[in-house]
Amino acid sequence: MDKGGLLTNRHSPNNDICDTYCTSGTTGDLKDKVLEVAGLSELFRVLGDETRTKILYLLSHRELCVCDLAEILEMSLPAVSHHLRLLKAMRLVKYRREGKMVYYSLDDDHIVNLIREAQAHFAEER
Amino acid sequence: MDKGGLLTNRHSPNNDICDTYCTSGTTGDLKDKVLEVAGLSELFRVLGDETRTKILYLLSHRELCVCDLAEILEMSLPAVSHHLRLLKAMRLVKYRREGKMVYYSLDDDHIVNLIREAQAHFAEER
DNA sequence: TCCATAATTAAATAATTGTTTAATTGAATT
DNA sequence: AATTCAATTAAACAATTATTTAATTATGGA
Repeated sequence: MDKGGLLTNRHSPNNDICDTYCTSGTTGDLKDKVLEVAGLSELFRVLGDETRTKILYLLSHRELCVCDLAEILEMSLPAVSHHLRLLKAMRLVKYRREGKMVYYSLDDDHIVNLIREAQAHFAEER
Repeated sequence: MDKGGLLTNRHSPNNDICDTYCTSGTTGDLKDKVLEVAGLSELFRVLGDETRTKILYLLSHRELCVCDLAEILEMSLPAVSHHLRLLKAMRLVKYRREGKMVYYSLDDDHIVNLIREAQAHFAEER
């Protein structure tokens, strides 16, 4: 029943899912809602890597050079540099050259709010 | 100079990085700071996937069955189910069976705060 | 000018992760 | 009991991403 009618859902992979019971017709407005979070996960993905969250948190305390970060994080210099490059591309950190060394600091201060919010969330759990 | 002394840094891959100039000695306390954000990125990684952020945001409006989500997100049912499983494991969503269908809703309401905070951050940019 | 060091970049490898297809489970309807 | 449909699970595949090693750039000091 209801093939091609108002209640029929259209999926790319399978357009016969949930024909009969689903609350179709009311999902239309939710498709628009989804657009409100489009692009957000790009930001979360940056923080989804432990090393990068650590770097941002460390830089929220003071500016540090690449080798400082490498030492604190116990990682190789190129690995750290790679992450910094990504953070730089996302305008989250800025850098300053002083002699042989390059000092990094936060370019976007309110990224720390996000980290603190997550900490609060984490604290409430269990 | 300073081989093996107080200012010597120790890296797993290379312990001769930045021996001379780096602000060593003051990095010790920062190693402890790093522990404060340990585990946080697990949470961010969940939100680092666009589909999962969308699911959580959708569920913040009302409970939805798997096929609703599949339709709204225009994805296959197993794909959605796979993400829900992860969200379930992280205690971010809960489910309720009603007949053939399984309805999902937020188990952890303040995850939405994190999303809203990110939205605010996003809005301020540029 | 030559050497040493901090940092970046490139290429290759290793590891993780998301999606698809197919098979299975669970519940309701006939 | 058999069939149908929503959902889950498993296995295979595809794609992305992090780390390593090696080479290169840039700056300062001998």
